[in-house]
Amino acid sequence: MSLRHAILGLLESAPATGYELTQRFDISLNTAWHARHSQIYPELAKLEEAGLAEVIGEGPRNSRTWAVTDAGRQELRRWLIEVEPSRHQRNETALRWFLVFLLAPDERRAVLERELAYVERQYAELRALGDQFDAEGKTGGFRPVMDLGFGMHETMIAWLRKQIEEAR
Amino acid sequence: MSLRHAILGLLESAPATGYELTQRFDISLNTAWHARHSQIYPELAKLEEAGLAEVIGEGPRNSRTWAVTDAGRQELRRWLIEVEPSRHQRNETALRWFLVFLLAPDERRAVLERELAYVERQYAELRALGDQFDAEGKTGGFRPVMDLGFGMHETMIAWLRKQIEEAR
DNA sequence: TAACGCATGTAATACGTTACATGATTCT
DNA sequence: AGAATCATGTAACGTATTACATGCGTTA
Repeated sequence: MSLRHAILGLLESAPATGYELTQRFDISLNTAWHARHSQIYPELAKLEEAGLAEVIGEGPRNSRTWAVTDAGRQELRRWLIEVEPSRHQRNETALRWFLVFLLAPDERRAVLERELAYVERQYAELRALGDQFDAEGKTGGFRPVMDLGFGMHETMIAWLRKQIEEAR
Repeated sequence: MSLRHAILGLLESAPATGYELTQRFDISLNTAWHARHSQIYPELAKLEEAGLAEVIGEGPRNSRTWAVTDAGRQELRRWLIEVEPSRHQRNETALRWFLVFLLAPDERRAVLERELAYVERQYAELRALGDQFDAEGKTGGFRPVMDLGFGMHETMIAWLRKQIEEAR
């Protein structure tokens, strides 16, 4: 049940409305987990029922701000430390990079160039968000973007450039 | 419908039984896509119905070997070239590496050391498989393991070592 | 005041996992 | 002969996507 723990983690980093959680899944967590609002709202209701999250405030437009309870924090900690991780992945981008070698070099290069453009744009966006976060001098919680420290984007860009070169 | 195209791609690399496809999902494709036999067999039936795959031979124990049809090859090519990729991912490992900063340094280090041990073991296994494949001098199709060329494992190992050091 | 973005929710459908079920072949 | 592995299939349940549905608050 990773969705549950993703939400607990995002809420522990900072309380949020369901709407804001949806945005954080798109921005912060997009290389790790994905969820839409139609999954998030029902899960928040279940978390409340289980005593793991609670509404700590109401705002305009019937919005409700959620936070993790002590039991929720405990559950998240338990999951991180004790639960054996599932190593399964579903990553359509990686699947395509794997299958692209079935194409003729010309077609392959075209596909890989589209991928390179995407990764470079995404990397630039993440860096801009990270810089913005640092400039605001926020402490505690997450940097908004997980990938900044991972080095994955540089690795992917280097790999794509190499494959494009070799398909020439 | 990535499952469909993952299967078409694996079959284009080499014909296989449903059972062998299940193994290839576990070994070759484990960092890109995951599927169990209970999903693979029904999908093969659908591919046959759609004229994208066909049975090209029967073996012992009622096994049936599947291959891609011309229409299937065309569909795979179309998907790779024309279909806009979905960038959504579900990767529990990445989620955990993101959330691990919510733990106290001691606990975090313990979790990250477990992760490092896992990644190093996986990397060694993948390299062994790749070496074996190269030694057999196979040509055409895939190397069995996608990750060998990607450089992701080195990047992940370096990141984990750095985080473990910083949590000290 | 109209359009846009914020904000929440549900229903139908599709996709994926777990568990159940069975039989064939090979190895010890 | 018995155990292990190969090999296929389905049913029940859980998870995720798409589409439908509604209303509030701000901005042009």
